[in-house]
Amino acid sequence: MVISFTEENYLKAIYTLSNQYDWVEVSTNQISAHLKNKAATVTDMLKRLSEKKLIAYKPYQGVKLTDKGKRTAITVVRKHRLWEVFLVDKLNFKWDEVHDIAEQLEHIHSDELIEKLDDFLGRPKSDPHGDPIPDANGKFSNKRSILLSSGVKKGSYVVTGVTDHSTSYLQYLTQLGISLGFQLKIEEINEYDQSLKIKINNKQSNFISHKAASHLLVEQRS
Amino acid sequence: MVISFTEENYLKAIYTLSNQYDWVEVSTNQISAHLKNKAATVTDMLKRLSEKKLIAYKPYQGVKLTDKGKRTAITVVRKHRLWEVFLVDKLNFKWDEVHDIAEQLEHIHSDELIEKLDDFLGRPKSDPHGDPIPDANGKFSNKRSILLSSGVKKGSYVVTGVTDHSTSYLQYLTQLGISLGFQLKIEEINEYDQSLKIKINNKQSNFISHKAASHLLVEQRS
DNA sequence: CTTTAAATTTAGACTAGTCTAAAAATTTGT
DNA sequence: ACAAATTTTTAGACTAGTCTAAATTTAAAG
Ligand SMILES: [Mn+2]
Ligand SMILES: [Mn+2]
Ligand SMILES: [Mn+2]
Ligand SMILES: [Mn+2]
Repeated sequence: MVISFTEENYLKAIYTLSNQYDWVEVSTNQISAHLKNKAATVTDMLKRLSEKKLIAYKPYQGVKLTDKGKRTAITVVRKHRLWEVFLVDKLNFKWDEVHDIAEQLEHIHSDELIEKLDDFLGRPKSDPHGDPIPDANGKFSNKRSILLSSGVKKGSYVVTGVTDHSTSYLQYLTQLGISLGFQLKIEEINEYDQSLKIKINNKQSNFISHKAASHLLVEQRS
Repeated sequence: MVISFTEENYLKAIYTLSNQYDWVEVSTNQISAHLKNKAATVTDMLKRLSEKKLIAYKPYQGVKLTDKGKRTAITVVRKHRLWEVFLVDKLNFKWDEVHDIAEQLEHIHSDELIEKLDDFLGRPKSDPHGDPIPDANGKFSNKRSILLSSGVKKGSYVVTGVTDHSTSYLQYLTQLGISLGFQLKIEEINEYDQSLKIKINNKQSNFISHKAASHLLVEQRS
């Protein structure tokens, strides 16, 4: 069965939203907002995806991916993230420059290609934003990171990922001197606005707002 | 101006045919045969490309690319050939396996990407089939190769390219032991059917038909 | 120079993917 | 429990790209 570029994007959107909201049904409006399409357009597509057994769709009740749909979505995610690694590691793009190009590359159809690319890149476990890369069978190696915003104590952490992939956020982090794998030592927690004072890799200290911290994934160290 | 995937394929087809037939106008039927679309479909597209000033189109009189159309076509060709180099040199694909994947990759839109890819590959001058790769300005370094079929004499030649990119032809050459850059010594020319007996890289000798020879580009050596 | 054949275009129809406006169903608030 | 607000679906329309069948134009043959 042939799955179009557009259909792949819907499946990926449903997967991402579903993942975000604890695997409950995803609503038409959520998909509509995510893809910046009108709700009526989404309904049309849901009917087609349902026809193809890629989603389970009950009118007015939201949708869930079928196993087939989930497999397809994970493959697209896998391709997206592997291409991002290629762009950063091999072509020297910055981490804030690769998302849009990967949005195109993720739709290239060739199993051979993606496996050879994976080999060439040394079978990376995560992409330039710290997101895990599923293996050829769709399995993720689950990593237990927490958000820098939620209930952290003073102490040492290491940056493992971001949950906002926007250019502006990534550039802001770069400007602050924060990259993946860097050590962050929380020196102060401001009760009033939840902002943090952090020392970055034992060098400069910077303030970071609650909002900015809420998109930064870290693991405790110490 | 945004140029679609489909439009890019038409421009590339017109470029290729135009190139083949000495830069005279290309006919609707030629494009139709090349793209395996119906003539009526081609006519529709020619009107749209003409509207966008990518081709000069006079009904019933065939088409030529405008400068803008030619630049676009050459960019697509450049991308196709660079991606083929990537697939063969970096991902270890065989030369007969890369064309279809490159047909997809050639439509990825990003100037940054193609320049960085070119750098990464070491600014190659030709693709895995010996076809020249235009530079970022669309300039080809012109190479003067001849077909192994046309009026060759006994003597030494080196393989510089092929004019048939089909998997079956490329696999046939591989089976014969012929690759790009290999030396071919013509030992016999059979007057009757124009077939040749050639020694390959000073190793085995093989017979090659006129038809097979007529798609093999070579340069004289000696 | 006419007739016939071939090439090309036009007309009309279809699918995928999108939209707006209106109708229907569900959820929320009192 | 019922009215109002919100969400979702339906209806109808549009574009890009494709097709078949018919009409038109150009080229070839006698
Ligand atoms: Mn991304
Ligand atoms: Mn990413
Ligand atoms: Mn090719
Ligand atoms: Mn090639």
